[in-house]
Amino acid sequence: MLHRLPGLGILSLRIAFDPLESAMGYAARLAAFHILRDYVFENMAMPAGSHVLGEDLGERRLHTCASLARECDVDRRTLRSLLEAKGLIPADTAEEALHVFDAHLGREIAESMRRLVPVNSLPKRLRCTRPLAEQLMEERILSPIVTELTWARGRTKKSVDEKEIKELIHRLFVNAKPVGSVPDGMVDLAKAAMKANAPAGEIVHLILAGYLKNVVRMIDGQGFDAIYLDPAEAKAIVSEVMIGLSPMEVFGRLRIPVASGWELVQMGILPSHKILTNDGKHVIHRFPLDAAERFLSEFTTEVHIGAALELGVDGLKQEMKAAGAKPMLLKTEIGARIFRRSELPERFRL
DNA sequence: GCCCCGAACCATAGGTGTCT
DNA sequence: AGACACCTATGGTTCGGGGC
Repeated sequence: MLHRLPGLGILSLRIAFDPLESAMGYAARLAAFHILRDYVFENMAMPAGSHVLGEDLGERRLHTCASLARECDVDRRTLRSLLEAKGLIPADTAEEALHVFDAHLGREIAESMRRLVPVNSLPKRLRCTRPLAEQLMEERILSPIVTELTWARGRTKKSVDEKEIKELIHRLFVNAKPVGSVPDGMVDLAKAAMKANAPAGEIVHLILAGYLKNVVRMIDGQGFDAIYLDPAEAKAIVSEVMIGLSPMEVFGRLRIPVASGWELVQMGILPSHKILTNDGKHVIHRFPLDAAERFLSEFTTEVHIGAALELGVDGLKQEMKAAGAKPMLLKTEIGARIFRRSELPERFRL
């Protein structure tokens, strides 16, 4: 259990092994050193260039939370909650120094932490309205670096990597013709959304997917502010392409969190109709009008049962536990407890 | 004139920045 | 590493513009 003793220095290793060393033959000693050295390099967070038992460690292989925070100059508490969320260190451990993890993986996370844009500064960064920024997140056109499913502390989990934002603006601009002045009849995103009677996020989906041809961007404009489009075309294409329900509408009817909804979609339990672009780079998820009803005929959630029985979450949990009702999917897995109706006692099939 | 949705505003809990 | 102040995320509410 050497790795559980972070204070154990090379000196104490010498004291421990010198008597052993002199009692062994040369070959045996060499073999023992190799084993021990490998063990140290593999299990202890030694900095690059560490000299252990006659050999230098080239690049650092392992980090602890504290050493990584120091190396990358990021806040150790925030880094720790991110590492927990990403599963590199166990959550809720008092002794973080005892846990080591792959230095390369850790560094990637710490570097992304330096690029984070919190969601409430998204509107400014993207030059768009707050509702649109929210929709971009909900529709997963932009994604939080860690979803709420991991129950990580902190709000960094909801932040977006600057890399993704740059990519989004790039993809947006690729689909818009650069102009010096707004052509007659073209309007900004909010206006177009209003006229099309659709959320602005859906219009953005259509632009990114290349369905809208009459889209321009002001050459001196930035972000979504620069985008103008033909509202008539937008309205026509919305009603043609955006058939069925949006992810948000379905998740809302199922009364589950957004992240849980996407998890169900990815697992194929909540089937979506995928609208793919020619290059396959952009995907729009839509759902049949009866998607929620169909799902609820086979499955149900705690919220639905609780509401029908007029029980609070705590009370319901106790009753269900007593009745031996087991969820098919756990809260820790997808962020909501999902039950299969057929596996529930009759009185809970609500 | 009514209704809907986008946008702005506000309050608050708790995570994060920063200092020592 | 601990403490304090600040700032962010979030949900609710209200207001205004446009479509039906």
